[in-house]
Amino acid sequence: MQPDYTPKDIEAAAQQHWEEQQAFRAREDSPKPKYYCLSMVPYPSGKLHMGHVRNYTIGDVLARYHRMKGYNVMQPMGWDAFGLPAENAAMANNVPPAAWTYSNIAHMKRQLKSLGLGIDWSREVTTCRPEYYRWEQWLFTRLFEKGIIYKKTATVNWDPEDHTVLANEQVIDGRGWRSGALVEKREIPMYFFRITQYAEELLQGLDTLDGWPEQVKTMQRNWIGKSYGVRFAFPYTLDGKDEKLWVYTTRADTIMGVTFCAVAAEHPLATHAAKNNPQLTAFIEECKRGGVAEADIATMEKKGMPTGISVTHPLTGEQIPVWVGNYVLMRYGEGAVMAVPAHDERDFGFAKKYGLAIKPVIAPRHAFRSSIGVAENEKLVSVAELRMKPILVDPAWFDKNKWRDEYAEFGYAYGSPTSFEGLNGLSSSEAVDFIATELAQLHLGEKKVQFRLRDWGISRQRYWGCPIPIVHCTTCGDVPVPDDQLPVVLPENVVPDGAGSPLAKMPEFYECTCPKCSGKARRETDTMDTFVESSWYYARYASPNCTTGMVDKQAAQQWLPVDQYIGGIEHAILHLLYARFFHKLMRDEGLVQGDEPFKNLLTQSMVVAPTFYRDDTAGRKLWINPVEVEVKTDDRGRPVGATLKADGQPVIIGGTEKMAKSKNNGVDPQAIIDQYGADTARLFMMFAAPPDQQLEWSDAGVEGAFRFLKRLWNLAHAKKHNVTIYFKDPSFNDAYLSIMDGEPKNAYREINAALKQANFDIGRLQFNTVVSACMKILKTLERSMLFGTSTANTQVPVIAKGLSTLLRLLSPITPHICQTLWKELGYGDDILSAPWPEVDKAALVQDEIELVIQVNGKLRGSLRVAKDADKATLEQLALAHEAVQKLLAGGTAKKIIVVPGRLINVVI
RNA sequence: GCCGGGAUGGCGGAAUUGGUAGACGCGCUGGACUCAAAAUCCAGUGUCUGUGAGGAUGUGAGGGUUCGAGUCCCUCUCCCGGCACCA
Repeated sequence: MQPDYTPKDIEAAAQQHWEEQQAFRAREDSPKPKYYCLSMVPYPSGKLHMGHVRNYTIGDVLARYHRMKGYNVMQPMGWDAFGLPAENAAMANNVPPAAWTYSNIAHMKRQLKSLGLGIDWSREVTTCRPEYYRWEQWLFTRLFEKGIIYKKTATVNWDPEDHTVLANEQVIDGRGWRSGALVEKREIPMYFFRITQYAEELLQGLDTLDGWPEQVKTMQRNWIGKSYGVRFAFPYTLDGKDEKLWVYTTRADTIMGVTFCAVAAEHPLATHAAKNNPQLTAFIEECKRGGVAEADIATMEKKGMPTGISVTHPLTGEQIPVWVGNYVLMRYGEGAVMAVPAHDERDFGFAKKYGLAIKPVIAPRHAFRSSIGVAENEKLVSVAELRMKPILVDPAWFDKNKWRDEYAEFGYAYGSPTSFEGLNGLSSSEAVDFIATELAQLHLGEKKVQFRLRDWGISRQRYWGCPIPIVHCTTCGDVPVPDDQLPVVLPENVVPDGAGSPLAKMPEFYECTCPKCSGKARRETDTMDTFVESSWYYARYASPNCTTGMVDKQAAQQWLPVDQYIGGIEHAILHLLYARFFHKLMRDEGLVQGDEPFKNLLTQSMVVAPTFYRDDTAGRKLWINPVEVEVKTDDRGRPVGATLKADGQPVIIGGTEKMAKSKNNGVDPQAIIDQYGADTARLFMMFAAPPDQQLEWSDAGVEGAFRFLKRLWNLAHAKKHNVTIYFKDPSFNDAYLSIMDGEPKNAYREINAALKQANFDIGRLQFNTVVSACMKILKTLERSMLFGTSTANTQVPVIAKGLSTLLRLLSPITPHICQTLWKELGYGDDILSAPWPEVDKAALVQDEIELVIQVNGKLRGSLRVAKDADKATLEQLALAHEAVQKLLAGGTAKKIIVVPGRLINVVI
């Protein structure tokens, strides 16, 4: 055995060993229970980044742990290979997206392999390959025929200079990122997935996902946004015709407080009103400027303009003015809203700005006064009292000059017109029922359940994506491409130019004949949203090379659902919702069983690093990579400044931010692997933070991780002979462990206590404290090297057992060094097939325990007592304690609280 | 703006879920080894106060519940993720 830890050699050897053994091949014929461990598919951006290393290490730790726990593990890997960055890289380097993507994949695959991940590479899937996307096209045609996919128009960001549709991230401050032109909204036809048809099921299904973080389920629930409201109409007459302006509200109880309505700029009513109103026309044009991103629309200044049209309040008959509002979106609900400034903060702001009426009609209970006439009596009335007497509400409760959140809360109705007196005194929810009934009688409205979730538009006017398998025929309409003509292959030798869709400029692609009538037809040139590929890849891994269908049904049944899914929290809503949706689509096609694709979900947070910069002469920030900077500290370790290593001159310390090109604070994992080895990189990643917290990069922390592995190696090297003796001498059996005493017994207890904690923590996916437990075990073993000078043998079983425990516990995190030492010390050939270490419960038993003494909850001392001392004894001992006596000063204790095994609190 | 999170020493974080705050690691300080340095090992290290035993104080800010609060409740501040065409 070598005396020094040389990660390069041992990692290469271990990886070769696994490769030769085909150690990570998932077996279809295993009798063991299956465990499908999946990390979110990476986008092949070029180089592995720290986020990948973190994600895949977490996955690998779980995969290896479950393997040792006796599962038949499948951990696959693939590439989410379509997408925008490839087009951008293509334009920048004049290389086709396909070539760029494939070369990135080759490089990243080598990098992943050097991390020592236990991946079954025989299942590799690449989404831009026709063998993969042909099944996506197949499903598309099936869903198109079933009506799950349909066509309608949608609003997109339009760059009028480049004549191209822009992604939201390509719109910067309302301008196109390349052209700098002001972006406009434009309506174009698109294909949509009818995800709203599954809204209820997607919502209900969340309740079955016990293995998902509550926060993710909450986010999805809110995103789906089921609401119970009332859809109703404001009648009006236009050009002699009777019309209705439909709106939807969840607060029908406030209907008496409606003082205006607001419609979207694209609403027919707005269009009509603008005909003879140039000012309004100009305003509507203004509303069409800017992008479609909801975050921008929601944060922009709310503006409006009257249409001059009024509608009739369906209950009171009042005339209600209609405004055009830039914050009302045509794609939501009806494209029109009722406005109740008194009870909606946004409407309140709008009304204040334009001097519109504010009319409170719902008040909290504290605003109601007894009608007996004791005006100054602030006593609150009861609901029963409210119902009995004429309603009196102190008008001072509402201040028309200043919004308070209270105004939007549920309360009790008041101030209704005489014809609706029955409304007064009703609670908000009763009022909703009352009003819904009234509206229904007038045939002007009804209760309605609505979802916030919208149908999923998947058409993209881009080149590097899966072609939509539709042929447009002037006689037959939109015709899906028949199975035997799939896949519609995307040509791979194209370099896009950023202006419009390249496929639409390629007659060789779009010229075709109609599959139905054989007439001349035009192929669809839009491609699919790349979220589509990543919505079903998890199922493809079960049978990655299946040529007869999207999945092999039997393989899918064997491997699905995914037992553990791991990925970034940023995917909490869109990707995870779309994948859940796709699973139900595939289920309804009879391809997969079960209702949900991912049984357990772990959402990992991002990797951040410090930032450093200098201001250049133009006042811009020049970002400097952390590896080029040296931070100076004072003698307490507080940072006092930083200098550039190259010139020794100061640099400015910025904040700690997500590793990103724009801040030049990325640390290349390859450099870390090259310098310290994969095990060190993995160990640091697992130790620095629990998965769901952001992880701060630290060079010093990496060195600490490396130091730990060196210590582990040194210990194993120094104690190899002890392990050899242990295996040779039959007297070191389990009976020996039970008669140990003194320091060896103590050390053995510590090791088992640490193991117990580690097993608990691995179960709750908190790997940083698993590492900390390993560090404690190592420390104990290092200390045990010093046991007794003459009775050296007493340490033998502790060392042998302890090292065995430590290596197995650590092996999912740092597999290479553990495999090497496992074999070198003679525990076995393959640590992968060793069983997971179990706690020796007998070792944990202690005769005496330490209890903490508190006085009034404050720590005042401690006490060593027999482990089974009874409560009365403990109380006596606590009262007799020196510190307690001092504080009692002769008085008596009011109360004594004994928490078994923890503390005694004397209250005085 | 809306939805979901987070905040604990100089730093990353721990506290088995209401019971000894700061485990483990980094950094820093002192010491050992060395001609010297690196590496390694040993000891110390929240803050304030005290020669010391000790005392006081302390988990973003402010209030509350409790014998006892980092943990539960209310109000607020700042930071992060998502917002439907980045993936």
